[in-house]
Amino acid sequence: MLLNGLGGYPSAMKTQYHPADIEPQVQAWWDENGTFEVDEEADKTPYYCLTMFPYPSGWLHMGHARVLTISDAVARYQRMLGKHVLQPMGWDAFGMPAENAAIKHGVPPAQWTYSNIEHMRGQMKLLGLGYDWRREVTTCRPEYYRWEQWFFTKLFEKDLVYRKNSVVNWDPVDNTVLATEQVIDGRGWRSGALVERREIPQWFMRITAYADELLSSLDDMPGWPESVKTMQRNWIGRSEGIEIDFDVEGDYGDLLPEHDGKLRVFTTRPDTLFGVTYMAVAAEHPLAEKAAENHPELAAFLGECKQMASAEAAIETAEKKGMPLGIDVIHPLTGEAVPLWVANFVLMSYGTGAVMAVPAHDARDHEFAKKYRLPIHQVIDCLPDEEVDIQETPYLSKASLTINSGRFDGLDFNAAFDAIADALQADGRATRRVNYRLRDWGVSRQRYWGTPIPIIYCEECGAVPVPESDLPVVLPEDVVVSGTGSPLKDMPEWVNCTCPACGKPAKRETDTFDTFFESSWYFARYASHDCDDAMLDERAKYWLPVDQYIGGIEHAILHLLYARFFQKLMRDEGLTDADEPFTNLLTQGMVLNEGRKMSKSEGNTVDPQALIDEYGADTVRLFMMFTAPPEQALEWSDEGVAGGFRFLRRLWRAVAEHVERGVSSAAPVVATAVQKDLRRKTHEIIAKVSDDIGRRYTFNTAIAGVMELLNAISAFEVTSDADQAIRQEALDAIVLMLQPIVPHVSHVLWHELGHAGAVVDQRWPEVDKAALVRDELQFVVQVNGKLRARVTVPADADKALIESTAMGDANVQQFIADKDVRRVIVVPGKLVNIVV
RNA sequence: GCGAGAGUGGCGGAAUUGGUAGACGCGCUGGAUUUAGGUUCCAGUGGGGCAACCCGUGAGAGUUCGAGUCUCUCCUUUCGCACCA
Repeated sequence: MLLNGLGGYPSAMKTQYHPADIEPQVQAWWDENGTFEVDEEADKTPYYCLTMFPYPSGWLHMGHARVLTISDAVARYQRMLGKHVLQPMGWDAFGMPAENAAIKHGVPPAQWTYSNIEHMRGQMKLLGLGYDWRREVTTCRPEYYRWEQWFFTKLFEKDLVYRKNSVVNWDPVDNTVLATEQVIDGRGWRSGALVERREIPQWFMRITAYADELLSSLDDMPGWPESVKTMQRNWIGRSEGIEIDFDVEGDYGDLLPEHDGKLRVFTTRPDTLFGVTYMAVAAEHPLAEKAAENHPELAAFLGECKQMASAEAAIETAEKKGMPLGIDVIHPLTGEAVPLWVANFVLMSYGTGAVMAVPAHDARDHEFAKKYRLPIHQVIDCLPDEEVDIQETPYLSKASLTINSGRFDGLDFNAAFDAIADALQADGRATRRVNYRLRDWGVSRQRYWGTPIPIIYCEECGAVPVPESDLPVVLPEDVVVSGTGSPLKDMPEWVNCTCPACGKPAKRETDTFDTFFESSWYFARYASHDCDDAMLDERAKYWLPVDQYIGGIEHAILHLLYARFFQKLMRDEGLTDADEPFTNLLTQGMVLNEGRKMSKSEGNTVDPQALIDEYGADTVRLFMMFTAPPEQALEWSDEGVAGGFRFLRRLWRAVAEHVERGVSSAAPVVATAVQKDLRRKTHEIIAKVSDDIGRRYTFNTAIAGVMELLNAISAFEVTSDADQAIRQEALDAIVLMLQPIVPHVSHVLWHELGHAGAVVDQRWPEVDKAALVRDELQFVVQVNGKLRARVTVPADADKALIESTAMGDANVQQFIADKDVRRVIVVPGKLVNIVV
């Protein structure tokens, strides 16, 4: 008789643990039985467990192995709780490495990518990961990207995408646009040529239209780590303030037609308006450029500022610098003239590119004012117990009241904000406004290996979206990539087409999407992976949102924000019901070696494949889950891996020894104290492990608990059938609890322990509360908080008995005999503290 | 600079609600078994002390019967953002 496909294991259990003999057979068994294939079943509770899909770089590295194992353990645990678990896998298959490999090895990006996927899929199977491979999604396949092309045209109709000029890094030798990471010290990574900044038209997604919802939903996402939510909040960067228009003296106002000739600034501190002593604009501001026309020194300074803006690293150390423009503006409430400066710390890209400066109450303005000897006027009072020399230190607190502000004196922050805003608003000089740090998302990439942007340019009709019936716009796969510009531009048969609107000759967009575009909705497509007449279907409503999403912290901002954005876009298109894509988020830590990040460039990588070959997948999985909690960095240790292997071997032997006596199907009945102790331990550990995995996600402590239980089993001597039944229960529990972590060895041991079904289909063990009951309790006895004794009392002892037993202890007596007992504190079930 | 974390044995890490600091594992020491060991088993393993005990969670203060845990000040360190008006 074969044990569920495990041929060769019918009777005598091998006494040695040989993972290489069992792992391929167990994996084959899962495959043959379709163990991890799930369809939508209305009467079951769905649970969607998802790992951030990998880029198919060629080989699985330790970071992959770790995150995949964590997810697999979560999925298998939920399955044992009776959930209907979906765990899919796919490939984030577009991107630059494929183009780089193409240039280097002369192989088309598509071919390189597909063979990498083959290899990595094989490696994942060796790790024993339970995926529904029928749902595999590969983003570089037309069946996938046609739907994001379709979606883009829908967003185009809704004006949620638009085209505008934007700066790129241009390599003048290779005649190509460079990504930020391809610019090294201001030079192209391949040509070494000085990189130029060029403005070209690019496509943008209006993510700012969803800024408020993306921000406010964060308050309703308890399943996300606070740290990630904070990062997203800061990234969105909402600030409330007002825009104020300042009159400009002379005819400079003509340069500012969009604001009726006024200089518009944004401020979050209108309460400090009376403290304005100068104004500042960015180097790119029209007023600065005008002032520089007949002023070579100023023009040179503007040039310097613009250069600084491109060299981002220099910003942090940059000294605050500026020059007066020789222009005055008029304070809207006092009517006084205020000098206008250009300053290198003012950004054209935020607010209006101009600021009002209040040196008394802003650190940056203060530093600048001191340097250029500009006046500093205090308009917010200090609190009574504070003394500040305003000429030396800015006073930043909002806790106090206004002074030196005419009729607005004596108001607190909120009152002053409102009064001044209202006063200006009344005569049309100000508007309340919310500003965001978040910018619209530029999705155009001047690359070949990506999803073609489905737009056709017609001289008559302009940019026209490709009609649904003509989708997908297929990316030609059999191409040679030279590294000098996109090969699509050299393919007239691909570029030339007719305008869908007027039928005249037209040209296709040759830019492709940012690869974040594909990764922003793949989680939904797994549900409707084979749907060929829509982006998503009803099945997406069954599975979404993802119950547990797991991935690297490096995606805390961009990927996770874009995916949230897409979820809302898809919802508003009627494709799904969920407001948010990921209910719970777990961010796993890095894998370190000798305290440094494991990476090819560091030359300190450990190949998971080699470890699987040496120890088996279970040992690799066990080590990664045992050595650190998932959110923390994991320090690699060869000895630690060997230790994991030793534990599995010990477990194997313990089961072999048990089976030799004959498996037991009798109910565990305890008679002696020793029996009671093991049985209690078994159920205490079940309770602990359930909590560790189910609530805390601390697999490391869960495994420690299981090890403790195995230690207890080893110390337990079996001399009767009753003993054997109690040991059977303990071993059964261990094998069940280890199934999510070491599924192969658990599969085999479960059968060896005499059970018919597969362990992967079993229910998580339940705690028998009766087994937890103790007849006696041990109390720690402290005198003045110091440990002096341990005493044992009957479990039903009352407070008086506990106290008297504690006081009666000989060692305790030594410390209290000649002293007054002032107080006795009894913590039920735990300790007694005697205060003398 | 701002924001969020983290500092515990030789090492990775436990201590979940303020209640026995160091679970579990690695390493190390001694012993047993073995022709041999990347084997297995037993005992030990924070520091000091023969011992009773004393000291110990980055530093210093505080709250408390009791602090790794809470509060304040400081130091170190990791990550994110970076002149955001």
